[in-house]
Amino acid sequence: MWMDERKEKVLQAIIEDYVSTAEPVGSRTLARKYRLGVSPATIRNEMADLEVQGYLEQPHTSAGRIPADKGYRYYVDTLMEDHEATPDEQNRIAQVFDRRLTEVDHLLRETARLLAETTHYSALVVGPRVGRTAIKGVRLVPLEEGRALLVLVTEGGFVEDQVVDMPVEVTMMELQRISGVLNEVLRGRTVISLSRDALAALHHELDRYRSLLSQTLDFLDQSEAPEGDRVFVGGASRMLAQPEFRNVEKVKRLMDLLEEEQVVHDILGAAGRGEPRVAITIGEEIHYREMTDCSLVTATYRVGEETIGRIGVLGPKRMEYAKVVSLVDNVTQRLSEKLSRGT
Amino acid sequence: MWMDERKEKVLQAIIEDYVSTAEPVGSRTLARKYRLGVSPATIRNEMADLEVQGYLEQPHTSAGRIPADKGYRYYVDTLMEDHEATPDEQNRIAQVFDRRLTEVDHLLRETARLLAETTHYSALVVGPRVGRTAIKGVRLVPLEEGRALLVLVTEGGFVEDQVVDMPVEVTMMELQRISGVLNEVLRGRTVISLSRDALAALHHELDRYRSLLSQTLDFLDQSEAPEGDRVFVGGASRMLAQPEFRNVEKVKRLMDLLEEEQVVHDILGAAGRGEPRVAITIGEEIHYREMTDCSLVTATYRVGEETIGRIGVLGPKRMEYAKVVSLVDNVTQRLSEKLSRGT
DNA sequence: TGTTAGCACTCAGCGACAGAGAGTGCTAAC
DNA sequence: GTTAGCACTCTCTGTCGCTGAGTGCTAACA
Repeated sequence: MWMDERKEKVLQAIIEDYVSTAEPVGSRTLARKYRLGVSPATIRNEMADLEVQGYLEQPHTSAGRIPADKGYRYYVDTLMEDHEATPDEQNRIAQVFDRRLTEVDHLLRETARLLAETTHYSALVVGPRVGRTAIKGVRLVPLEEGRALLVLVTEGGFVEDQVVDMPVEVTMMELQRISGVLNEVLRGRTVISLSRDALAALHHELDRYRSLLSQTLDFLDQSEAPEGDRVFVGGASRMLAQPEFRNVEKVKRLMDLLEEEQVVHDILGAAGRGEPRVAITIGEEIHYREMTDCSLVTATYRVGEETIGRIGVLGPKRMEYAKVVSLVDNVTQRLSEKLSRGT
Repeated sequence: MWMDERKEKVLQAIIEDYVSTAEPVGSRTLARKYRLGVSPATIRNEMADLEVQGYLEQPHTSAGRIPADKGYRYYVDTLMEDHEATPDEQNRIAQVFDRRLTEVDHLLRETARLLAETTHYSALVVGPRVGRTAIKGVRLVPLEEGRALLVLVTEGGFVEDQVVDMPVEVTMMELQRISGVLNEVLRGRTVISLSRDALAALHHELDRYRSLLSQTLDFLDQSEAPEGDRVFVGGASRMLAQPEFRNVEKVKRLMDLLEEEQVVHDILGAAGRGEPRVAITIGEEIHYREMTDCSLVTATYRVGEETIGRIGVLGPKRMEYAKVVSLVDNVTQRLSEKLSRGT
């Protein structure tokens, strides 16, 4: 739906004022603080129109207006201006990504912390599916009777591993052979890209070690088990600083949700599917009742060509969208880069 | 300090009532709810005495009494009765520890979650120092030019690893030799138990690979870097359910602290040093101003003989001590057992 | 026809105030 | 040493009225 220029200006002013004050904004304040060039009375008329059209709402008759979901939506889609990360923020980000980290988990935890710190909201990160990252090499390290460590080196030089069982009688030679076969089949590809033929070949070749193979593939795939995805939440307590969560019961319900990995996973997964870069999900668009006062800014990070994980910032609907979008975008780029280039 | 029997009964009743209601308790209520066999007036006299002696305090003149830190201390040291975990709780615990887990981190995260769930308070866990666990075996797995994966199998069959740099020109043979030497020196011992001689021998033998060796020892030791210790917090949001934290700003300050690993580490480290089994730290005894309304029940878990990590439950001072103590004790035993016996 | 000044009206928020209720300490009697 | 009785204290709750910010409507103006 279209909107004439003055209405846009009014809407923009209301949103920006409300974002910074968290108080309903009235026509008089608006006229005083923003140079709209018209009188409060005129603004009142515009506001009444905007309310009828669903862009604004009024907490009660004698209060000012606050933006409705539709208003925020129009703002982020049309009115919001681009925003560059400040040198300070850029430094802070560089600091994290220039460090030498070989554990993906550690990197992601730091990413969550970084996003929370720079945005002052909460940050959510879902770890990558191993099955979606290209594999550089596989090693099978014998540990002790009946167990081995399956070590995976992924694209960026990151290491993932898991203990697997194997028949006790497997010899070193056999282990070498198995690991050779796995290497041959997997090197340079992602598990999900494996053709049926390749898998069949693998099964044929390694039929004797069926249990070991299936554990390996489970580890690589993990697609059936979303709980297998590692979830990192940074700065959950930031929510407590927001005036919309002055109510303890309300904020408790939210924090409880954020402690459930499954939920965080869902939220990030549902938000902004297939969006180009950064996606914004506002209020009721997040399908959790506890989050109707929140918005979510999400993005997808990749390794090479493959989509592998998601990161997001959760804040009040009354969020500094432009700033958050720029930070999320920035961090996503850096993270993808680091995961591709390595260490 | 000693206390006559009736005073003890009064103190006990007040604490137990306050624990369950979070309201100051008056003489009349006390006489009605607990069979103390004396009139409110008598109880009032006892309460006045207890207040003078510092066991109780009065929020304001016309309110009942609440326990002071000293009162809680007397209670947990003298009055508290033992408590057994219920079958339900026992089941819940068994469920976690009977699962097959090969990653220490995963196990500890689950432990934190479990403690939080069963106690309904927040749980803190500090991961073990690798340097304090006995080592069953070491492997060095070549990854790619200049990097190797150092794999450690600890006492209980748990696996820890870290990427280390090495000179590019190291051959497979040499790697085997290094790993052989490491194995010989380390197997069956803890790093901190290594004698100067053993270390010197190691340095002598592996002088050519000095950087690799020092990285290895750093990884094993980590004693300089407490941030290296992994910290897990479970159910931080449980605090929000406590009436003493109805105030958002207050609870925010607490939650902010709990997000800092260093702080959690400090708290657990300071509490109950050298106590036999479960230690209780009350109010001001925790040296953080934000936690003066909290108590902490901590214990140390071990692998074999070695003390290696700590776990604790953080709740309001008004905590169900007996229940928490039994749960912490129970979980500590199970955890130690699992870490010693393995997987 | 769009804009603005003026005005009556609405309603949350705040402070003052009074009454209820829970609890205390003191005194005197048992 | 214990208890009943009583005056007193102080928080909590609800009511009331005022204030101020904000609105919508109307009528005048450009």
